[in-house]
Amino acid sequence: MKIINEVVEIDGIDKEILRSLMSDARKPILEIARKVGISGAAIHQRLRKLEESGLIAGSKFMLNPKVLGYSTMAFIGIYLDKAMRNPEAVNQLKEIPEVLECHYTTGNWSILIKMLCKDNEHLMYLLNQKVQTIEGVSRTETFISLNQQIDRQIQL
Amino acid sequence: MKIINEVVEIDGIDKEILRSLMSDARKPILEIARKVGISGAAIHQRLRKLEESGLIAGSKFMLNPKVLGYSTMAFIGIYLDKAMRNPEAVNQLKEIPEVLECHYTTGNWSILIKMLCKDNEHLMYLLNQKVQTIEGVSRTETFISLNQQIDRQIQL
DNA sequence: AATGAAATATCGGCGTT
DNA sequence: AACGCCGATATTTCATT
Repeated sequence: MKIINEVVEIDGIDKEILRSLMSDARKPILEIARKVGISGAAIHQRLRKLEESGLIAGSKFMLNPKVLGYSTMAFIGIYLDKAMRNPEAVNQLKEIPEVLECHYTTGNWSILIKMLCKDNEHLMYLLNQKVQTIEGVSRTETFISLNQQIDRQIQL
Repeated sequence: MKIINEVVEIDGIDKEILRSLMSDARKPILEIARKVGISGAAIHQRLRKLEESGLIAGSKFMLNPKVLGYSTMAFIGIYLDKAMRNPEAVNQLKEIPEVLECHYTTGNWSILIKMLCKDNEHLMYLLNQKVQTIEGVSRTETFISLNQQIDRQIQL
């Protein structure tokens, strides 16, 4: 692992380790060790360095939202009427648990959010009663995801 | 844990277990057991049932893309000139590793994608040389994420 | 649905090469 | 950077309540 201009470059063994853990964060270190052909202690050492470099942001259990009844994903472009209110509007968006992402973006909108709802009725409720009531929100444009074909992380 | 209309309802202990693992997938089961006050074996049993229910989609190591030099995220709305070509266009998008999400959406576009690039130059390259060259893609609209304020999973 | 016990496997630090 | 070693923990199964 080398660090060049604050950017980390990793070798093939690091890649194998990370690829294993990116697909299954609970895979035992020793299992990875056997697969890549070095000792568990060496994997440990490499993981410690990768953590110190900041490359590893953490590990997460992923849930299947559909099983909890959340089956409608939507992207919503938000127009704010006063740029000064942006930080406060974002704070209010944080209070809506269904908002999974929030980006300041170039282009038409001030903000683009991704929202996960149970169904269209729930989406309408969140739009009208939660998002549109935030001070500064003047208008929204909604794009419902009919079907998500790709969902992945950065590839190594 | 109860299943009603194919939707899973979980109790408070399941929630505590899942919340723990959603924030750190490698947290030892026994540590969670001590925290919630039941035995490790019981946690195990619950996790097995949660897996069987399909609620647990897996676990992932998360990387910090900036440390790899990827610091520009963009959303791109894609117009396709013939609906028949959609599946093939999506296949081609899958071949672009920088495309992290791809949704069929309602609204202006046929497809909305999320793409992670090193910088603006890389974004331009991907747009002109990769995305725009896909057969059927007639036009794109790009929204660069200047700053991501929220990034989270569904909350329990 | 939870428990304790028990066998097996892993974790993670240390000193060495 | 990698290794073997090893005590402490964790995992996982099973009979029992």
